Amino acid sequence: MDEKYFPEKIEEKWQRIWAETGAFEVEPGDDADARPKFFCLEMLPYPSGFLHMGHVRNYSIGDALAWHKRLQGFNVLHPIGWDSFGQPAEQAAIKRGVQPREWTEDNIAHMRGQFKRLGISFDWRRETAAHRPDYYKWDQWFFLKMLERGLIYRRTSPINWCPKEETVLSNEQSSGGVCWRCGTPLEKRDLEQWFIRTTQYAESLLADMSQIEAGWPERVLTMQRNWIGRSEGAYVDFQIKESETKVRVFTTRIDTIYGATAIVVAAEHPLLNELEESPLKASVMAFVARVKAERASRAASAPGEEEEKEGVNTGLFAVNPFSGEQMPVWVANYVLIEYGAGAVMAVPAHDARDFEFAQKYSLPVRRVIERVSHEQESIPHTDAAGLDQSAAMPHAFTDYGLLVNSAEWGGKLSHDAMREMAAFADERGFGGGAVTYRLRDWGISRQRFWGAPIPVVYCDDCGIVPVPEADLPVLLPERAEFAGAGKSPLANVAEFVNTSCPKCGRAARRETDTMDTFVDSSWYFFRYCDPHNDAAPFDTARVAYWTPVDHYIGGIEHAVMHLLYARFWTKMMRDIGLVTFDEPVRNLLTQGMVTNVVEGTGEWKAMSKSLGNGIDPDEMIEAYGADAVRLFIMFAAPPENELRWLETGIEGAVRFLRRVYNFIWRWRDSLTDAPKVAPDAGEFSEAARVLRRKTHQTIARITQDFAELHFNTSIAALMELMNALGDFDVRPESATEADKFAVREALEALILMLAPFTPHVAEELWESLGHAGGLLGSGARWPVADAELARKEALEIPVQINGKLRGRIQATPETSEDELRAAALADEKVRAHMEGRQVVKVIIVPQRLVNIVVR
RNA sequence: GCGGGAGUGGCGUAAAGGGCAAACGCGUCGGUCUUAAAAACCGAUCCUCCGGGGUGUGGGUUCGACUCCCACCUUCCGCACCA
Repeated sequence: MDEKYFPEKIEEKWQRIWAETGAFEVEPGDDADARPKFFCLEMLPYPSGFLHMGHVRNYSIGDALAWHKRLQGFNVLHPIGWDSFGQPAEQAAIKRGVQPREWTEDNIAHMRGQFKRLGISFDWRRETAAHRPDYYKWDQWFFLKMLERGLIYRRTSPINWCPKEETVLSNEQSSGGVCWRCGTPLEKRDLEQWFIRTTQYAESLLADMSQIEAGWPERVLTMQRNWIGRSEGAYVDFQIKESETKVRVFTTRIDTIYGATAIVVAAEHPLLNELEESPLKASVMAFVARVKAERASRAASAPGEEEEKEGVNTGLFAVNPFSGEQMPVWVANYVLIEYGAGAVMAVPAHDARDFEFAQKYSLPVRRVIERVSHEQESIPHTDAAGLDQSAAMPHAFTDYGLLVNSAEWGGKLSHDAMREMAAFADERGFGGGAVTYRLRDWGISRQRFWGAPIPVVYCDDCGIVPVPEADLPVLLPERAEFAGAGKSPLANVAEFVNTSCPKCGRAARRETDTMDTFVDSSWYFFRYCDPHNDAAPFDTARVAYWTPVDHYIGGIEHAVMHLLYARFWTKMMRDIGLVTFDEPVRNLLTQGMVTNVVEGTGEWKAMSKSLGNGIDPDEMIEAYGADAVRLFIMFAAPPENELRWLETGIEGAVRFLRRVYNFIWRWRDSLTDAPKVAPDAGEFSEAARVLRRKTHQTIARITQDFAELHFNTSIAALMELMNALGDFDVRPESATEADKFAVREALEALILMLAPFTPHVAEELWESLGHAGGLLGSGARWPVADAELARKEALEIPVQINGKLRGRIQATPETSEDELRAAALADEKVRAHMEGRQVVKVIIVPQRLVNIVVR
């Protein structure tokens, strides 16, 4: 130990020791190992080349938890890996001619160094990287398993296309009509794609949320719930007049079906192909073409903004199977082919969108639901005319209520009618109750090079042939040309494309699309449990030991995409017998952004290159040390809040660490012979008792704070303990045995509770107090509070008059209520305020306060 | 529009079984040390007409409300023509 705190020296020293001793390397405990396991996971980074402050925050939080659990005696798995497939590597290849593999490996090497300089306690032997064949082999293996089970299929469908990245995106990645990565407005294209049948798990993705409700943030659960978008309703088939064809619609309001005055289908609806040649058909086709063109360039309408509803009459008529009534069939831009049945019954009186549409095109508005009033028990009168009351309805009435103008259903309540009418439709064979989801199947084809090749072969004779498991991995070629547009660069690599059919042996072509990188990140944490297995994605026993993940920490931006896919993957793995539980993650923490002032505007925005408000973690580590940077980040705000970067804040962190260091330097020699066992209570001076009380109160408080992830208040409590040590007015040279014991006790607790935030300096200080082998090697344990020692001896009880603070009285925890009352009423200040008033009653809250009510 | 959060000093924040509002830190001001400065240390720091008043606004419940109830305002986030 040096006389002064030199973070650089201490940090290098302990990073070296940790690496040499394998301090954070763990194996599953055997039967004799009584320690419980703890899987501490942070979302794996994309190897962009540089850690940013958001990373520093993410991994500082995880590391604090990992250290805390280790010190509490858990067997802690804390791994790291790289989400190393993806666009930026390919962009670098296009822009700078460097191959994605080299670029990625260089970036990983650099970032690994940064992680080590930060001193994050990873088990580095378990490092994985998606772009390495020993990893993506298992992506391909899972693909084949799902293909076998019908969980993967191929179809042509309109998809979201990012013109900048020249690839397809999944629904989750197209939120708001822009690319999740680059923000470019998306186009719609028709392409043949591979899909994972995530919708098959829609119900259990929703239902199993009850298992994780306690450990996941409300807003993440809400976002997932909304994304899955379960909606209960009914299908109804409308016969097309003078045709064999039926049009199926989905509705959540079958109770309003007597109010339907049109059928409206999406522009892509197959019915439109059946139109007879006519002037009407020409106008429908022109309309459809226009709608498709508008959707192809979403830039035309700002994403998120509703387009004006437009449509044209097809000239067809459909028959309402309930009433036998005919109504025109329209095509309109506000009906989506992807949702429900791609067609709706328009009920202008009871749906805001249909109302708007009906107003514009003068469709009849027929009211069939009345408000239920409490006074009015009888059924409201039915309007015999019924039709076209649009003048009477300024807007749609969308509430539930009482059915009117609905033949024999009139007089029923909406909820009863919905159930009974769906059953009726089912009986008669023209519909029935149904549940639909907003969730779409997961399109995983990407027309890009830098991803896991999809392991199928196209044979002219045999069709689509899966690559046999024994032939995995399908290796990505070393090099490719990246200039292509609209086609995977793999298509230009002849050695890759040309192969032989695994079935018939004749010449065949490989699939040239690669998998969405979210496939890689859907199961990586299972691979951490057994990262070098070359016979299976992992050994099920090892995974059974470590998983589910006990705590997962990452950004809110993955609330839907990654976390939904990972949940799906777990259920799929459960169904093929690889795991035995439903949910992969017990507790989730979504950390807030790290922001900094944008020069010129004074606004706090997330650090980013384009805004020029980024702070380089390396520079901060160099200037203040990794410990201080981490301490500040954990102290400045609760983990889920935005964190505003303040350099003066780090200076404060350094100041605190220096105070701790200097204090220990001064006391170190005197403490070597401090008693190991607590002297008798009588030996301690008043000051030493106060210090011990603070020590034990702090332990209790911080232990509680850690359980609730209140790291910022933990650090505040550590600072208070340090302040108490500073106030301990005894010099080391004149300290009694009992004083030394009290100081040593306080310091050891301080060091141990500092370790999760500032592990390097904690190690150094721990060693300076005579412990060999490092914090973990010396068997150090998280301190335990002694409730008796933490108990307050003297209390200052506030006295209120009518709820206003008027005085204070001295008491102990044992002072009786009568004594408190007497002391309060006798207090001089209190009496001054009571002059001329009459005491109505006295409220006494033991150990807290006295309130005198006067009149 | 639907859904989920959040409003406390100059700033980050603390106080959830209703009971002393502002712990801890940043900043600012003053002091000690120094030829000077930095660092370090010590002290002050919600407002106040010194009666009091203060937790976005207005009501309510209570002996007592940052905390509970009602209405509203502001703000952040997610989804958004989902039938």
